[in-house]
Amino acid sequence: MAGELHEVASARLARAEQRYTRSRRALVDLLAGAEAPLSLPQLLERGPHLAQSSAYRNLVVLERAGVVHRIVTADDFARYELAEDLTGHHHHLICTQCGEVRDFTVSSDVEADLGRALAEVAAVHGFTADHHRLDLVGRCDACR
Amino acid sequence: MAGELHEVASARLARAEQRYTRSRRALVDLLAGAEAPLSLPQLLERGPHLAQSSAYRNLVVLERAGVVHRIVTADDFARYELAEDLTGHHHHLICTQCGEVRDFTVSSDVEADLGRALAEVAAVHGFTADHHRLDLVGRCDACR
DNA sequence: GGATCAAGTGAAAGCGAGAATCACTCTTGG
DNA sequence: CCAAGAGTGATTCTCGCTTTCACTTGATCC
Repeated sequence: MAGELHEVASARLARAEQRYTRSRRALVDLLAGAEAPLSLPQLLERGPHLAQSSAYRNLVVLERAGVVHRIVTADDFARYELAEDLTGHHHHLICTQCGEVRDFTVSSDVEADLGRALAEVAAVHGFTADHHRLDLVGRCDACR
Repeated sequence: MAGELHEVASARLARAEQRYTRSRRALVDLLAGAEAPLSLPQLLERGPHLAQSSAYRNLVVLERAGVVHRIVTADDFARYELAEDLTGHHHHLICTQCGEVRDFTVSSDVEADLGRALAEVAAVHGFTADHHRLDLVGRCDACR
């Protein structure tokens, strides 16, 4: 499972003519082991050997290769998680107080209805949809 | 209609102990007249008399007063639009190429289903939802 | 193994959207 | 009219993130 993840990551980087180096692998491991999307400071905290500049650079590389997904919140820091096709389709609870992000899913019925509605919207607007983003914004349990 | 908008804006600022000054009114007018959310450079372009620092400051004031809503995209610039209760509930098409943002709505059926599903998710996670955010991310007609 | 050279690394410097400063100007109430 | 406070805007500062550049790593050929 974890091995497979690294194979996929390696293959996608290769496709983008990039190597799957130690520190890129470390980022993937950290994100795979996290229960929620992580900010860069959180990543450095959990991988103290990581250099800030390399981490930022490698997250860009991993994002372009389709391994990592970058989440922009209203918070100061962006959050990073593995690409959705590696973790399954899901959405985010975003706390406006502490900035924390947690995952959630909705039933496949709702998701299917939504997908149909969005496909129609895209068609009407001549928009080529890459993905949709459904976030619930508010206060988390701790910040209530 | 426009007069009513200014009355509401004025009342909300008053509630936050802020005045509805000329430049704040100008921002509201620009946003009300725009067909899509605007970035700060776009605002300054359309209101050349506006000072950058004051515009940023006033957008914060207007946002805190609940008159303006700030949209964070992957783009360099945040986008601003009138608060949803002034314009009606809607969602955004976000172009990853040019950064442009356009509005769209989905049927009230889908919206209702979604609302129910999200309310349940919030309850389960002990999350106090402020609002939800549904964006379609991809390439706009022009950037295809 | 050793030589070569492109790719990756990381400390440090740079960039830029947006926030903070502060002297000045308006508004409001006495 | 005259303080006292709120708002303004040119400028400066902040800080996430990016870029630079000298150095290291690791493929590839001999």
